[in-house]
Amino acid sequence: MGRSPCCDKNGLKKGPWMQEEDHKLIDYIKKHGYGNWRTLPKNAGLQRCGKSCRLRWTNYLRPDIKRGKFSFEEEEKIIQLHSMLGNKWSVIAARLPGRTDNEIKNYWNTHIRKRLLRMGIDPVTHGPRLDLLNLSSILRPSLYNQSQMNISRLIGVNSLVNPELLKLATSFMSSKRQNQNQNFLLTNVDQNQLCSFHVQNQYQQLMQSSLDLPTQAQQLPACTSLNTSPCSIPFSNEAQLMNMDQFPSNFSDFNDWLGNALPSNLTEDYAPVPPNYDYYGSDQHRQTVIDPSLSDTSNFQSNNSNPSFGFAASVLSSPSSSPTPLNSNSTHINGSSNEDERDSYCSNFLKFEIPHFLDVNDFI
DNA sequence: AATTTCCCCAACCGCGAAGTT
DNA sequence: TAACTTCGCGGTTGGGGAAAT
Repeated sequence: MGRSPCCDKNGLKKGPWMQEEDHKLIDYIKKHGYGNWRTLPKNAGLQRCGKSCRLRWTNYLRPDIKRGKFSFEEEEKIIQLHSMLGNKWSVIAARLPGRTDNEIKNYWNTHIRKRLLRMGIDPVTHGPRLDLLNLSSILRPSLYNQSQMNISRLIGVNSLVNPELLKLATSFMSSKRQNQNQNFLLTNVDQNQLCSFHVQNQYQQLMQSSLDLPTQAQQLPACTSLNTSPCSIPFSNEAQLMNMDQFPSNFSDFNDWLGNALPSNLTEDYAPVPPNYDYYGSDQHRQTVIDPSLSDTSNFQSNNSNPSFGFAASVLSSPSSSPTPLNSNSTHINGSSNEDERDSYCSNFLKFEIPHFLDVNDFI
């Protein structure tokens, strides 16, 4: 039953692909398709293992790959999907035509994840960062607002729970309820079951945190591995995501949508703060960072409609072993300055406090 | 100009799932 | 049904270019 090596490693080349190898692989697949990856390299005259060939094809040579920078729309979609699916990169990629799971994964790890951390958002849970909040609770144990009262009334632990944890719970409730709502739309599961499941889950986490404050931050990875994070909300079927288009793509409309999608009692009791899931702010802001000079769509547009492998010129014109994204379409995420701007968009997103004397970057 | 540090991303690795014999 | 093969996924690495010193 054990896994056998994908190929005999002896004598097989590793590392970056040469242009000649790319040509061989493309020529072979053009003629024969890509049925058996194990035998393909031998038949194509390549000194590579099948796995390497498959990766090279799916991540770089495939004709329908869209290269270039991610648009705002794409990034927004990635964040939405990641909040529901977690690191299911292949599923996320399936929702982003022309993007590979590897590309999305890299982009998440190098851009989005860092940005969320800077914003004080946990990129795993899409809620506030527990490490920062835990520090906040230690340093400033005094706040007690209406939101906290709602939560404490619901769980009946007014005097036992650290107020900051209640505040944290409020933030999580907003964030997680968002996910519930998405699932509510995405699935046909009975909404009451869905909500009760998550509410119960959240209360368990809250109570656990309340009773074990010093280790709260340390518990986060454990929670993740135990599939209790919102990223791990179980989908009975990935096809359920196909309905996601019904979900408001622009979260500025979220409040209206929420009112329709959520039972009124939940809206009142569980949602003292309307969720704001717009990581970037308004479209008005968004337009300010569009770089029209990068809107060239000449070479790397998807060739889905072109069955004649029109990729050869565009792909092979770039250095094969170190591909450089040449361009892209749509609105672009362009460089670090825009990332800074994006940070500023999110000033209203955070529904929790990080003491201003704490340098967030110290925790990244 | 030289060196070091940082960052990005293509490619690799190991594992589990699915398929086949 | 066990043994084996193949595929695809997610995590990680390391080479190379850019930025900083």
